Amino acid sequence: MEFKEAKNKFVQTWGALGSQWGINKTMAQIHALLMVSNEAVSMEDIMEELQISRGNASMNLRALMDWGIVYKEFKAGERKEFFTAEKDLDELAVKISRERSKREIKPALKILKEVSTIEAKDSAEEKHFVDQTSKLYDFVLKADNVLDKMTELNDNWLGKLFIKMMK
Amino acid sequence: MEFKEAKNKFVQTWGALGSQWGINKTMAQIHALLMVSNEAVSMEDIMEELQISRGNASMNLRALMDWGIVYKEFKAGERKEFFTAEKDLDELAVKISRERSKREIKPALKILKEVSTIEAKDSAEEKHFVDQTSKLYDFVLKADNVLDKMTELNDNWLGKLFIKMMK
DNA sequence: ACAAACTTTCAATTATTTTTGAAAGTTTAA
DNA sequence: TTAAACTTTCAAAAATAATTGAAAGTTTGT
Repeated sequence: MEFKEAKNKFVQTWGALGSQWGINKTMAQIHALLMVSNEAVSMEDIMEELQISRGNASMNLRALMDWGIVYKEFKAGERKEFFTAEKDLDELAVKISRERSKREIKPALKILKEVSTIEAKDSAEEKHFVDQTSKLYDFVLKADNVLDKMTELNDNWLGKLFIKMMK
Repeated sequence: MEFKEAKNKFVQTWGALGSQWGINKTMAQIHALLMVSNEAVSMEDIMEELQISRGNASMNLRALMDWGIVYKEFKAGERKEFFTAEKDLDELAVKISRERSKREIKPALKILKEVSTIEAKDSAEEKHFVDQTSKLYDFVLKADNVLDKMTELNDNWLGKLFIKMMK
C-alpha cells in the first residue's frame, strides 16, 4: 500500500468510527487529516482533500476548536489560517472525555438524581425503580470519573504501576 | 415528582443519551424501560408505553438480544413473549463494551495496523504518518482492553484497592 | 389440518442530521 | 476608504437513519 492510499484509508476509517460514536463524520475526518499531517493545513487544502464545501469545513473546524482538540495557527506573510490537531493522545483522550462529560453525562446525571429521589411509596414497582436508578446514578458517576482519576493517578507510583499493567 | 413522570423522564433521558453515543433512540428507550421494570414486559406493553409500532419494537428487541443485554422470558399459560433486561450494571458495561469492541473497535484496529505498517520512504510527511498511526494503534489497543482488564483485576487484591480508589 | 395468537420482515414513508453554496461579515494592506 | 482575501452564517437541499404497517411467517391448541 502506498502513502496516499493509506492516508485516505485512515481518514475514512476514523470518520466511520466517529459517526458510530455520535461524532459527525466530517468532523472526525478533518481531525484524522490534521492528526497525521506534520504541518498545519489550510481550509482550502482540507476542502480539497476531503472534497467538502467551504461551509462544512468552516463549521466543523469551529466545532473541533470548541472541543479544544484543534488549533488555529498563523504563518508569517500568509493571510489565511492554518489548522493543527492535538497530537498527544493522552491529552486528546482527556479533552474528549471532559467535553463529552460536560455536554452529555453531567446533564444526564442531574436527571438521574432527580428521578432516583422520588418518594417510593410502598409498591414493589416504585421501590424497584428507585433502587435501580440510584444504582445507575452511582455507576454513571463512577464511570464518569474514571478518566479524570487515571490522569491524576498517572502522577503517583501506584498509578504508574497500574498503567504498566494496562499495557 | 410522581412515579409515572419520573419513569418517563428517565426513559427519555436514557434514549437521548443513547443516541448521542450512536445507539438508536428507541433501542435505548426500550432498554431503559426494561431496566426499571421489576417484572418482564410484553411487546404489547412496550409499544403502548413508548408509543411505537410493532415492527419497531420487534426489531429493536432483537437488536438488544443480539447485544446480550435483554432476554426473552416465557410465562406459564401465556402465549406471548416477555422481555427483561440485564440489571447488573457491571455485567451490562462488560457486555456493551465487548460488543462495541467486536463490532467497531476491532475492525478499526485492523485498518490502523495496515496503514501504520506501510513503507515510510524518506519524506518527513510519510514518517510522521507512520509514527502517528502507530501510536494511535497502540493507544486504541490499550483503551480497548481497559474494561476487560478491570473486570479481571476485580478478582485480585490490587484490583480491589484500585476499584476502591475509583469510588 | 385449521385457525387463532402471536412475531418477524421489509419496502415505503417520515424524521433527523448533515452538507451545500451564496450572501453577509471580517480583516488587512495600500 | 476601498477592495481584495479570506471566513462565517444559515436557509434550502441532499443524504442518512429510523419508523411504520401490512403481508408473510411461526407456533400452539383443538
